[in-house]
Formats: sequence, structure tokens, C-alpha cells
Amino acid sequence: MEATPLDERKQQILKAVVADYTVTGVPVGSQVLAAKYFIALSSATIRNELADLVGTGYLQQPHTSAGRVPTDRGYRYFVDFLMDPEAASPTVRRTVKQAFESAPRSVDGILEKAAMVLAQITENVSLVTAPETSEARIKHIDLVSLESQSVLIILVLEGNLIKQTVIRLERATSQDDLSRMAAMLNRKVKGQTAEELLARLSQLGPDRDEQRQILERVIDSISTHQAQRQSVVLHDGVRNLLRHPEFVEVNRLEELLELLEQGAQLAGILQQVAFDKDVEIIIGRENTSSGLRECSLVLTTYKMDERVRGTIGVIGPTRMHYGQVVARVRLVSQATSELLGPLGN
Amino acid sequence: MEATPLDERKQQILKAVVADYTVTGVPVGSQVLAAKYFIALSSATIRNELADLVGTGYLQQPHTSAGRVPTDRGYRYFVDFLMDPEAASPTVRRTVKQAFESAPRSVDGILEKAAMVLAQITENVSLVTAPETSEARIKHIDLVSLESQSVLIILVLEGNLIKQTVIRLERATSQDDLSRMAAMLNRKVKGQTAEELLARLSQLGPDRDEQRQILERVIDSISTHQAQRQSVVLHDGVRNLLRHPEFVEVNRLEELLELLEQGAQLAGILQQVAFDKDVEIIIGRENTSSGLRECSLVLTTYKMDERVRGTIGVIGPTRMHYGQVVARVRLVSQATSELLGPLGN
DNA sequence: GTTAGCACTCGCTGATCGAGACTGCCAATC
DNA sequence: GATTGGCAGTCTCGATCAGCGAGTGCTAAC
Repeated sequence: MEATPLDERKQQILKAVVADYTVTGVPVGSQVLAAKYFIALSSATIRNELADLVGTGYLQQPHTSAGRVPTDRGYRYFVDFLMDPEAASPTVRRTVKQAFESAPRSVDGILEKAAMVLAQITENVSLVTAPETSEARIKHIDLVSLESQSVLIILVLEGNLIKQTVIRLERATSQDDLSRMAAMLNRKVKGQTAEELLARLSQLGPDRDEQRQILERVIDSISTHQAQRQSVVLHDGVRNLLRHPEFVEVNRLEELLELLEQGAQLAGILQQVAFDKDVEIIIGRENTSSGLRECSLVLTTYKMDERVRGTIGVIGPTRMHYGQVVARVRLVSQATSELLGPLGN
Repeated sequence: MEATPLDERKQQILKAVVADYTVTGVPVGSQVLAAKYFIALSSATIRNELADLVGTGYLQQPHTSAGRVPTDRGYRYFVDFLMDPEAASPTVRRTVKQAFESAPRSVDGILEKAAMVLAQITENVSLVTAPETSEARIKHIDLVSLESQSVLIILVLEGNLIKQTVIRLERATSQDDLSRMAAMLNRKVKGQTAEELLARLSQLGPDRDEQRQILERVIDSISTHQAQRQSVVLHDGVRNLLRHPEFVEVNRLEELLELLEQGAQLAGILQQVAFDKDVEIIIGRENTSSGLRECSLVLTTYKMDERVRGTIGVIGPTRMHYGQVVARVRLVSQATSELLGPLGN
């Protein structure tokens, strides 16, 4: 099981096994390989090679007299070294384009559409995290008087992302006063991030108690909502899972659904996606979460103004058409980033 | 199959069949009934009664030598005439209370929690429609200048429900101008509903072109978002379905999931729930939608200020503990309405 | 109207069997 | 030394079948 460099022919055989298995779902035997992929070789030769690949841990046999199936390690080798780069087909591109055309011009709306179309074109479950906002610039603040001393703070961030919090003031304040205060705040905070505000909070001095109180709550709202937000993971396409034979076993499905519906654990995984990497693939047991031990994740990030960003990708059975999925995840990520970009100003 | 009034004993037997079947999930035979529910009667007597109940369409046999299972009609009779009123247990009440304690003070947040806790305590899939807003009063309007001639309209409705739309003006307008306009609009529209605004639109006169344009878009936004909103149905607890043996058949699950994920059709069904009725139960094929032909819906409405309101309920297999589910749906509906009430002002 | 008894039906379970798909190994060949 | 044909062996899968048990419907007696 050590890092064994595979010779050219073994690589080709591994590649053929992965290719065949991902489409048929049936363990692939030496005869099929000889007939479909290696006409020059006999099945016996291939059998020898297959035995080696099992020995080195790239393939496995469900039982003695069955064909071979890739192991997690086999898939890993495949995606790292053997996978052919694919491009999304024109049909798919058109689907994506059309889907986004009807999206509203807000971050939430666009991300929802992204999740929807990604699930559709990959036939898996799509995942999208809400964008980070701690570094998002504030566009606008508004204060609305509610009953008694309650005030509704409305915060518009980059990307027309709206946050709301209700706070209680120490004494009743009229809407006119609130409006004046909002105008003042707007002048001071516009274009700043929560972090910058926090740093400059002291400069406002203690003479403006209410302003200070509100500002603190605003910053609070951005950062605590941040934590909540990050645990929110949009997803779509659960119905697609049912089409995959690996999920007839209801237990797997249940574990996965639980993960999806609670969200927090999943959010943790998605947050770890590296920003610099293109597309990250996590295969089977490489996942720390046991519910995902037979699933793979194909993830990338989306950008927005080079600063605010989140994760987007799909989750599906380890037996998936990685090349195609990678291409489509990348496509949707790019399209999302492009749409999100202009909302930044 | 005509409307046959059932005599007392037949009613009791039907009730016993429903009770036993809902907990065991196994067709219930005459011997079990005699032993568990009717010690005074012999199994032969019960067999005769059962045969009658099959004849009149309240029960059915999966096959000749099996016990009896309620038909949709049997369940209908049960819920209409035989079901014992149940009250939610203190444990359940506590669960609900605790769940709502952590809910944010916004309509969306509360409804999300409601969906969550309802799924949890009924062990089924919960459904919650977003509230109707065409009759909701406007609390506050705000206009935010975006790039070029785009303006972000923020609309705060009753219940701190926030709507946003981006519109394009015919000429560039500064934020200061927009703020002035917003202040003016606020004075005019506060406390009105979209319908009232529409009626009074002409009174504003054509001298204020931009104001008029914005107002039109505001009204537009309320009513078109209305249509979109209504097709949004929150749901939670899909994982619960997997625990029910009736969903090992993957097709049923898939149909149901499709319905849930697209939402529109479901929204149509939920909208038809009568406002005056307490709890409405739709059983199996009573559903117009074929995907629901083996499911039951237990629905009621939630209120908010006596005007704005939506539907809340659960969807599950026809074989469910109706008494308990009804009690719990009612409980969550009431709790939701109570929480939503104070947000109205 | 109720009941005991009985023959009958039907699904479920487990066992058996054969077909088919592959493998691993060995000896022959290139 | 790599490759190959051949062959025995292994294991799954599907079909078939018998036996069991649960439950019924019917009939005759109470």
C-alpha cells in the first residue's frame, strides 16, 4: 500500500476501470477490458495487471469471482493524474445561462439559482455556502422605529445583501431622530468593513451614547450573523440521489440527509476549501465525517469583488463522472462570480 | 360503496384496526383484534364484521389470506368521527417552547424554526408557506443608490418582513435626493397596504414622475413578489420519511421530493386550506396530485395580526397517528401565531 | 346473532440447484 | 521474461419448490 509509481500500462488499465465503472456501475472484469479498451492484449494479461492493482490498493474486488472496482485510492490517483480535462458542452452552457437569466439581482437569489442549476446539470446534490461578510463593505444603514424602544436596524452590504436585527434602546426615540441618526451613520460608515468600524469605534467618542450603542450592535450583527450565516448551506437536488443505485441502501441516504439538514458540520468542511486551488475533490473516506465515507465532494470557491466569497460544489457517490462534474462545477462557479461581481459596487 | 352509516360495533372495530395498524404497520387480523381489543367477542364474529367493512370500502385486504388495512375512506371516517381528541404532552410542549426561544425576531426566522420543530415532533415532513403580503401594511421604505441609475428599494412590511428590488431610473439621482424622496414616501405610504396604495396612486398626480415611478415599482414588487413568495414553501424533516417503511420504495420518495423541491404545485394545494376550519386533513387519493396519492396532509393556518397569514402543516404516509399529529400541528401553529403577533406593530 | 371448527389460500422463508461471470494458476509460447 | 490459452475453482444471482404460519370464508351448531 505504499506510494507505488504505476507504469504506463497500469495507469491505462486503472483509467479504463474507472471510466467503465463510472458509467456502468458494475464491477469490471478482465474480458470486458480486453474487448472494449485493450484489443491488443489478452484477458489473462489484464488479469495479472489487475491483480497487481488490487495488491497495491488501487482496486478492490467485491468478492472473489467478481470484477474490479476502484478504491478511494484508485479514484484519487485517477483525478490527480489520469483524468482528461473536459469542457462543459454548449448545451450545458446554455442551460446555465438561461437559468441565471431569470435570477433576481441579489446575492441570495443568484446563489439559489446557482444551487439549482448545479444540481440539475451534475445530477447530484449541490452545495453553496453563503458568502463571508466580515470583510464586506457597508453600503447603507437604516433605522426603523418599532413599538416602544425597539429599533429595527437594516444593513445593506455589498451585493445587496441585507441584514436585519432588532435592538432595544434605553429610551424611546422617535422615527425622525432615528432617521437623522441613520443619515449621520451613513456618512460615517459607508464603504467600510465591520473590522474597520470596530477599529475606529473609539474615535467616535463616548459623547454619542446612542450612536455608539447602535454602531456596536451593527458590528455585532455583522459578525454574529456571520457565524450563523456560515452554518447556512444551501443545497438542492436531493431527488437526484435516489437515481443513484448506491443509495438504495436507505441508511446512507439518511446519514447524508441529516448532514444536509443540520448543515453545521457540512459548513465546517466547506469552509476548509482552499481559496487558491482551482477545484478541490474529496473522495470517500478522505472525508472526516463518517456520513460521507461513501461520497465524494467536488468543490470550488466563487468570488465577488475579490474579497467576499464562498464555496460552491456538489456532493455525490464516489462513483461519479469526475471530469464532467469538475467542468460543470467550474462553469457554474465562474458564472456565479461574474453575476455577483457587478453587484459589488 | 355508498354512504353507509356504520353501527356502533363496526365503528369500534374500524377504530381498532386504524389504531393497531398505525402503530404496527402490519395488516391486522381478526385474532389480534379479538385478543387485544374485543375480549368479549370471538374472532369469527369479528371476521364477519371485517368482511362487511371491506364490502363497504372502509377496509381492504392486501391479499386473500392477510389481515385488514384501512382504505383512504376508512381513514377519512376515522378522522371525521372516531378520532379521540389528543393534547400535546408536556414534553412536546417544552420542546416547542425551547425551539422558539432561540428563534430570531423576524418572520422568516420564526417560520424556519416552526418548520424545524414541527418536523421534529411529528417525525414527518413539515410544510410552511410564507405569509401573504398583499394585505400587509408598509412600515418603512428606503431607497439606496447603486451604480449608475440603479436604485435599491428596501421595503419593510409588518413582521419585519423585508423585500428588496432593484430598479433603473431614467436619469441618475443622487443618494441625497433619494433619501429626501424616501422620507416623503414614508410619510405618504406608512401604514398602508399595497392595495390601498394602488387605489390612491392617481391622487399623487403626474407632477412627480420619479416618485410615481418608484411607487409603481413598490406596488409591483409587493404583488409580484407575492406570487413568487407564495410558491416558496419551507420544509424540513425529509430524513424522517426514510424511517417510515412505506418509503423504502424509492419511487414514492422521489415523486415526493420532486414535489417538495419544485414547490409550486405544493403551494397551490396549501393555499386552498380553508381559513375558518381548525385543522384540515387530506388523505391519500383525496389529493389531486398523483405524487401524494399515498400520503396524507395535516394542515392548518397561522395568523398574524388577524390579517397576514399562511399555512403550516405536515406531510407523511397515510398511515400516521392522526390524533397526535393534529394536536402537534395545532400546537406549533398557535405558538407561531403568538410569536408572530407582536411583530405586527 | 354468535361461535367453534375446518378446509383453503397465500405470502414468506429457507434450501437447493444451475447458469454465468470471473478469477487464479499453470504450462506453453513468443 | 512477458504474454497467452486453457482450465478448474469460486462466488453471486435468479429461479424453483416445499413447508410453515397467519388468516380467511364458510358451515353447522348453539
